[in-house]
Amino acid sequence: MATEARLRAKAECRYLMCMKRSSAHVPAVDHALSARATSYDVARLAGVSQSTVSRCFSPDSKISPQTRARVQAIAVRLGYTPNAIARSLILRRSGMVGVLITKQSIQATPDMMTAIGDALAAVDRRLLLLAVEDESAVAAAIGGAFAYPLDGLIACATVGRQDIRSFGARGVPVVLFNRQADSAGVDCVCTDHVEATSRVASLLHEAGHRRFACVGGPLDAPVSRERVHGFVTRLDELGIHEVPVLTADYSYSGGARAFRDYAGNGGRPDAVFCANDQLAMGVLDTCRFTLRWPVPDTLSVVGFDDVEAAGRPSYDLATIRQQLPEMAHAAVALLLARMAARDAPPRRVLVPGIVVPRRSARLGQPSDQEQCVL
Amino acid sequence: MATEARLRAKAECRYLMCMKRSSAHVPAVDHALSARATSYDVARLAGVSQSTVSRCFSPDSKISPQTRARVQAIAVRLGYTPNAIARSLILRRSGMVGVLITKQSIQATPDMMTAIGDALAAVDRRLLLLAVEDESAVAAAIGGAFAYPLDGLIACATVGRQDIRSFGARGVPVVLFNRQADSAGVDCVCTDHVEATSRVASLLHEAGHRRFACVGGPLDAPVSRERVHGFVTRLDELGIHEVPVLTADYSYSGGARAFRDYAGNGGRPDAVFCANDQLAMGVLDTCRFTLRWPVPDTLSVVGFDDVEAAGRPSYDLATIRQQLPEMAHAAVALLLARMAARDAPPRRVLVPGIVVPRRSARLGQPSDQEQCVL
DNA sequence: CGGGCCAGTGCATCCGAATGCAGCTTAGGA
DNA sequence: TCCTAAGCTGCATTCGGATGCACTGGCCCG
Repeated sequence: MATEARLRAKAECRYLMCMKRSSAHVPAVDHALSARATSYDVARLAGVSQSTVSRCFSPDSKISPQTRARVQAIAVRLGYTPNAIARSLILRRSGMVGVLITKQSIQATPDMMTAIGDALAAVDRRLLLLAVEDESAVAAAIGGAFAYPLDGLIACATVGRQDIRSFGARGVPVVLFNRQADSAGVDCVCTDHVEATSRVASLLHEAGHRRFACVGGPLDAPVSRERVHGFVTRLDELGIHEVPVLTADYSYSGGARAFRDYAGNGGRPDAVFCANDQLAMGVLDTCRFTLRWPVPDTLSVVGFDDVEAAGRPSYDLATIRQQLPEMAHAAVALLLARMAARDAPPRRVLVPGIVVPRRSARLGQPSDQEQCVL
Repeated sequence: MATEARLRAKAECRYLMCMKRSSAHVPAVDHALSARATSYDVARLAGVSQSTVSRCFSPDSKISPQTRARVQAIAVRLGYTPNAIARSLILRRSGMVGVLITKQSIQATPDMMTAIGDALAAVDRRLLLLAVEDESAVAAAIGGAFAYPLDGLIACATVGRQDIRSFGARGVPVVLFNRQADSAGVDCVCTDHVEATSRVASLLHEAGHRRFACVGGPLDAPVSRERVHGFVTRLDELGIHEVPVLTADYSYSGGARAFRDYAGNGGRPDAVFCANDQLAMGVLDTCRFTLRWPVPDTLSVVGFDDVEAAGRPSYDLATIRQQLPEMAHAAVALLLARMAARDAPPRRVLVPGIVVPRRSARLGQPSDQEQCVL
């Protein structure tokens, strides 16, 4: 306690010191104006018109090289940057793309966001984050986004057809990311979940597993449904019917709880496929720490996503990797294509998932996993 | 192989089906115009002036309730939403706040981004993501952001003083998130890393540990430096000098490798503090799987951040939690405050970290951890 | 009954950059 | 020397909404 109090006092002291230290005023930079410089400011100093300044900043304008050099020098001196807001008003393009995504997706696969951000940066677009608590908040988030004339929307969450249309009506191209278009006439790019999980089903079957179980995310999560569907359907084709499908909330603890309950009720699978890695790690840990079922000796566990933790020795989780950078680039390409040709028929890009065999599962023939990227 | 090929064929088939299905054209929504409706469109239909329409959408304008209701009804019918771009041109506020962050931070602590996003949404601001590969790309990202007259910038990465000033010169308030202001006269909100880690040092010492080691992130990572500094300094006060500090790249594998090497060179600590949870989990797994050193019997491991995985039974990692939602709200509050009072002295908000004791470490007295939130 | 007050509305202007068109400059050829 | 063409540059307008100011009409009070 005494220690605690002393440390707190020290922290307080440091706090005050910093306050004092940092309140010293900073001298303004040479070129700093109190307000942002405009093209008129540059024009005045350069002795040209505002139009000329404007033309100096668009690559293919007719401007003499001398003028351009002179104007740009002055622009640099004033710290002038064309105001993207003003520009987008007249150009009717904001340079911003909305990314609609649930917090749970950000948590589970942060790579998705960074991949999309990279793909957008590559075509000089900014990412406006529309993060929603869950799918029920989508409509509200979309309402807020309408105000900005987005260049496009990449939806990594389920969006109602009505909402998609309202974007379409406003001329904002929409690309669904890992969501079905369900006949709404929208471009989309998806991992081919069905194909990937049915491939895993085959591999598990080949390795001799016969008592299967599935752990899916929430029932209304389309991605989970597809993944489970591909798995179950393939097993059905292989003569294994009525595979039990547990549902959980897409989290580690959800997976753990669901599987514990299932085992408690007599479930004794020898292969479990989970709709994402969080669920799979929950199942894996339940096997190891609660049920004491050796993995993969008594049962195999397979996840989906190949999150960073899946590769660690503590999990060594067999899983399926989505090719997120490729998907993100495809999504951005679809947006750009639709901006160019608004009435083109909707396209659907399916990107194969990559099976990542690891020690948590016995799989059949380690076939050539490195498939050709779409 | 045959199976593989067949599945591929099926996927292709599904692809074509979807193409066909989704190319059916969608009937336009009732109110859909080919272009976005403007306030003039609404004005014309309502038989009022554009000014009146505008006033209907600002809460405290003098407008008769009848007019407002009538205009808003027409606005809904036309699907009109005030254009935020046009509005921000005249208001000189864009409603967007830039968040500068490294991809590694997004990966390591996705909660940070969602917390900031929430805090911004709470004050009706949008989050413009400025994700950078690493700190060397900061300058470029900032250059791109200048174009947008951001309402503010929250920097979760190290920004040069020059860059901070150039924002200041343009009237864009900057708040540093978990970065030192190093006398640049900027607002910032930080976890009190030094206090938190020195508290952990005390707790480990009280529990009887005497052979300490530290695993830090990259040498140029200020956050890591502070965390390590607090830990080492406190130990020094307790009479334990020259604590070895390993450096790694802030990742699981980096931590694992660094610790493996250290142990290989004869390092035999009984307590290891790591600058983040990824490093700590790497160390932990190295102990368990490579070195076969029981944790916490032969040594204690403590991390920082309390990421989701830390709480799982497979790690059960003692760590320090940052109060991210509180920090994010503080950061936004600082931005708003500075927008209101541009010349106020810079403020510095220190938020205590919360020690989360878990089974990976033997800690002294489990004192009242639930500290008062700032 | 008239003056004053105020709520509600419209007019005109502004924000900052892009661009069609017109006008100017310059060079080159007849 | 004059004319033409081409290459630059400037003028004026545009994007969509906010707001100061002027104006109107109704109401209240003297």
